This record gives sequence, C-alpha cells and structure tokens, in this order.
Amino acid sequence: MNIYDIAKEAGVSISTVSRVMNKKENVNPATRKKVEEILEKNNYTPSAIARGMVSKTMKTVAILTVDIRVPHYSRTAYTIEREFSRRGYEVLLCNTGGELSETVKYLRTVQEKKVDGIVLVGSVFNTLCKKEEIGKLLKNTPVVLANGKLELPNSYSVLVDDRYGVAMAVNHLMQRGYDKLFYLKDMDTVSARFKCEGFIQALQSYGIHNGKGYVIETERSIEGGMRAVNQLLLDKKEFTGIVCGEDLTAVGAVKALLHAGLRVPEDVAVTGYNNSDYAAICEPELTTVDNKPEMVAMMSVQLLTSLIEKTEAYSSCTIQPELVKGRTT
Amino acid sequence: MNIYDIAKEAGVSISTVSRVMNKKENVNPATRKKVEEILEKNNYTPSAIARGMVSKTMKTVAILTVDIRVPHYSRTAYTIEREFSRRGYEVLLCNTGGELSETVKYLRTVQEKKVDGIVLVGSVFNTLCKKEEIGKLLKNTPVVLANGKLELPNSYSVLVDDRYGVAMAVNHLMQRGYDKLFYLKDMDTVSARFKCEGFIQALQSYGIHNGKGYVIETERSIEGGMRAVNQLLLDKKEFTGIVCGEDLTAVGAVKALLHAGLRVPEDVAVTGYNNSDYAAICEPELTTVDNKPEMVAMMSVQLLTSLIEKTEAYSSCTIQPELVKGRTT
DNA sequence: CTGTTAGCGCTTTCAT
DNA sequence: ATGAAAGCGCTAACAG
Repeated sequence: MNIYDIAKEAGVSISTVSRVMNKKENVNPATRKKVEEILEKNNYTPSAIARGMVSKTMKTVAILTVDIRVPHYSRTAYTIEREFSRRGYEVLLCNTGGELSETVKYLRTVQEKKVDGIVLVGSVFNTLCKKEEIGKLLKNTPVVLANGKLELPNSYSVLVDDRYGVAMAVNHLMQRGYDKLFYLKDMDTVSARFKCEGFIQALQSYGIHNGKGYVIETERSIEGGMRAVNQLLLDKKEFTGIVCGEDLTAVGAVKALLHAGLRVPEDVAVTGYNNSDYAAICEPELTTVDNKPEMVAMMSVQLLTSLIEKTEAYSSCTIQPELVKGRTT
Repeated sequence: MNIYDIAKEAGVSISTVSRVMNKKENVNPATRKKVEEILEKNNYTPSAIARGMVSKTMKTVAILTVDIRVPHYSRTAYTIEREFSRRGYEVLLCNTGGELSETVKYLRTVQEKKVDGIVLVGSVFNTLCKKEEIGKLLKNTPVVLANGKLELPNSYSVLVDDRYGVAMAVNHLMQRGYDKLFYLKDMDTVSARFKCEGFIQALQSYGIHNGKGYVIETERSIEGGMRAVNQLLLDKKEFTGIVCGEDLTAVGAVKALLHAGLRVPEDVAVTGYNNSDYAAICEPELTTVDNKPEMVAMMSVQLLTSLIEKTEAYSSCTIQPELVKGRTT
C-alpha cells in the first residue's frame, strides 16, 4: 500500500495526500477530512525511505560506543537516545569494542545510511579520530565527541574535567588526614591518563613530587583492584588511602583490604570514580566522583542538534565533576 | 556525488558501476578495475536509502527495551547488536520505559523506516502485546520476544524458565538446612510473577502450603531490599533465608542483615537473581541465578534472522537458568 | 560484457 | 485549493 492507493481511494491526487500527511496549510478542510479518514482506516504509514530519498534525511543519528554493557556508557547512551527520541530522531547503536576496524566498518555503514549525525561516546575516540581513515569518514557528517576533544570542522566536543575529578578525591583524602596515597590506574585511554595526571598534580600541590611512584597499573575489574592492593600489602608498602580511576576497581580494593583484616575507612580510605551503582552496592558505600554522564549526554545532543539543524551555534564545553561522599573515607 | 558521477568519470554506464559495487560476476576485469579505482579515489559510498527504495530493506532491525541502563537489558541488547552487526544488520535502540504510549510511538516510527525485524526485550512486552494497538503495529514485521510468549503469526519467542530458576534457589537453600524462607518480589511483570510462583511451588514440594504468606513485595533497588528485611526484623519474624527476584534487592537484603549485626550466611542466607556484576560486588558475593541473557540474545537473533530471510524454520524455545554459587549461602 | 530504461514511493515546484 | 510532472539514487530486467 502506497500513496497512490490512498489517493485513488480518496479520489484525489497524490499531492493532496502528501499535503494532508505533512499537515500543510493549503488544503480544503473537507478534502483533508476525507483523506484523513482513508489514512486512518487503512492504518497507513508512509515510507520513511522514500521520504528520505527526497528530503535527504532519515531523522536518524548513530551512537558509537565501546561497550553498552559498561554502566557509564549505558547511562550516557540512554540519555542521548531518550533526548533524541523526544526531538524526533531515532538512534542506531554501535558497539565498537574500541577497535579501529569495527569503528571504520560502522562509520562506513552509517554514512551509507545517511545518518544526520554521530555521537562518539568514550575517550578512546580521541585516539581513533586521529587516524586518517576515521577522519575521512567523519568529514561529511556532524559529529560530537562525548568526553574528548575533536579537531574537525563540523564537530563539537563535550569535555569532562577528569583531572580535576581525581584531584578533588585527593584533596578530600588529604583534608581528612589520609596522606599516604596510591592511585590505581586502569587501561591506557586519554581519560585514564588525565585522571592519573590529576592524581600526580594534586600530590604535587601537597609537596609530593614523585607522585608517579605511587601509581599502580591494573585492570578495570574487581580482580584488578584486589590484585593491586594485595601486592601493596605483600610489598609492605605504607599507605592510608587508595584512589581509583573506576568504581569497580575501588570495589576490588575494598574487598582486598577487608579480607586482609583492615578496616575501611578507619585504617585505609578508598575512593572510586563514576558514581555508579557499584559505589552504592559496595559495603561500606564508596566515596566516588560523579562525572555527570547524563549532563554530558544532554550537552552532546544539544550540540549535535545545533550542528544538524544549523541553528544557534553553541560551542564545545567542559563539565565539572562532583565529589560524592560515601563511607569509605 | 552519486552513481552517475562515478559512471561519467569512469566512462561507463551506471549499470556497470552498480555491478561493480555489488560484486556481480559479469563484468570485464579491466572495466571492473577502472571503476574500482574511481570508486576508491572518490571514497564513494552508495546511498543505502536509494538502495532500500528498490530492495525494500535497509538492513536494519529495532530493539525495543524498557531501559538500557538495567544491566540485564544492556547485556541482552549488547549481544543482539553484535550478532546482528556480524550478519550485516544495524540496530535501532528504543528505550520505551515500559510505557504503552512510547512503545506505540517507537513501533510506528520503525514501521515507517521499514525495519526488517523487531526484538522486544523484557517481559513487560508480554502484557503490552496483548493490546490491540500494539498487535496491529506488529502484524507486518517479523518479531521476536526475548523472555516472553507471543501469540502472533510472524513471531517467535525465547522463554527463560524463571519459575525453575527461583525453585533452584529454594532447593539449594533447603538442602543446606535453611528452611525458613521469605521471598522478596519486585514489580508486577509477567517475569516477576513467574519467579514468585516458582518460590511458592518449591515450598509446596517441601510440604509448605501457605507460601504466599512468605512473599513480600518491595521495589527493585537496594533500598527496597533493605526496607523489606528491616520490616521482617522489626516484626520479629523467624527466618533463615531470603530469596530475591533481583540481585540489587538481594544486595539491599544483605546490607540490612549486616547492619543489624547478623552474619551472612551463618545466621541468614540470601540469594539473588540475574548473575549480574552486582552479585560479585556484594560482600560476601551473592549466590545467584544465571538466566543467560547472552544465550537469550543469540537465540533471538537466530530466530529473527530465520524469520527475515525466510530460511530454515527454527522454533520458539525455552532456556534453563543455572545456579551460581556465591558466599551468601 | 555493457547500456538503456522503467520503476521504487515520496516531495516539491509549477501550472491551473 | 488541487493536480501534473520532474526528480531523489539506485537496482534489475531487457536488449543488444
């Protein structure tokens, strides 16, 4: 069933049907009513494909993210999707795993599908977008990078000041008298690097200049956190606080400390990062840093929309995280 | 830039360009090479919209789910997306919030976009699909309901035996001597109802016939679990085990017990449901039920693909959950 | 092996 | 206020 069938049944031309469907002004009320009835009766839905053929837009955007199962990404993607839905767009979800080849594949496909815009969620894309093959694919579509900086003409960035986020955690610990700190760093993304820098710089402001010596690399997981802390204990290192770049790692740290018979926070304090459900589940509840994924998402949608619809030109922005006090400090 | 531009530049007709792009056999190797070079040089990507106009498919499916932030749904959606991507389809993500109006809105839009198929994730859709307005929208598109039963001609269902899942937890507790059990039930979806039935039936098999009296309704959250247990303690009820329909609720139950000075599992045992990260984070780690979202997702994709491509006719299926032993029992 | 041509279902001038 | 007609970019007969 197509627009011709409707036109025939209503005894009008396809132009009139089109006008009615698109709620244009210049249609005789009686004609409009009749066409609407036929439309209703047949439960007719016009083809967005044919429409897109003419209008050059499918009212669709793509979200590229590493892995939607990671709570931080799912919260961001959720808000982006809901917000775009509200504005009449639908969202294609792409889990790239952070891999170049997958990213290229997805970008090629969404370009063929003529998406109106792309949101890149995750700081991995900072690195990926530097690659020529990616830049080439991003050239013809509006892009927003959530949590990162992008050097492309038709793009905006929403930054989160992760350096400041970790520094806040350090200051908080120092003020409470926890002055022997270690930092558990995971992965090697831009964001992880910033967090680590925040740790080192914060220590510097307290006169500790060999901060690098207090950084331990480990995996982003409970086991990663446990292993790092167990190693510290084994090495008989002195410490009163563990600062983590991820809640999950912090959970592991807490577990290892408790299992070793230490008390949290009486003997050792722990901070996490992301203000995820994980922080609230942890016993005692983690002090953590809220890096505002919902706000990042809202801003990203705002910016991408302005790029797509060429309306008011907003500009890239930076969001300040916030410390959330739990019971581990 | 379109197929005509490429054809002109290569000095051939659009048919030849089309043939080269679609890797058809009957093209002179020399011609093919030349066209491929031009394609490559211009970094050309054909329009999936125009292609869809002719072929009647955009190689796109839609996932409707309640809320992608819920780990169980994000795990399911992740696997569905990855699997479809592997098969050359892209995925539209729709967070309906479980609401009728949103569901109708999304279904209408994806129908306009002529998606090849729809996956409904979550047992809420059992209830929603009974509504006439939903059934009407589902009539013309292949549908699979992940975790539910659907009575539609062009549809399949992947069921998870949640009744059995909870019964397993009860049996496990009984065998270990925990014989005074309460069940924490959340929400009122079909799935929650099945789980609760599983609890009552399992008790029956141990000669306890007033199982309903041991069911407590509460919210799906840490607070919900805490509140329920605190109420039990306040009412001085006798119990040695708490069976939960959700890991998050179980986490709350554990917290409330520990805060009350009780030991888990020495004094009271607790079981969760979903085998989520939450279970591993909980201290002690939860005994929980793995309801295999990844397997549900795989089967759903399998079935939807067979429906779309009209290949081998698989049939609806039921998946058996599995008990995962933690330290709370 | 290659080109010509007729659609796919819609929007949008341009007439009337 | 309405209709006729020209595309949008592509695929798939069909003809050569």
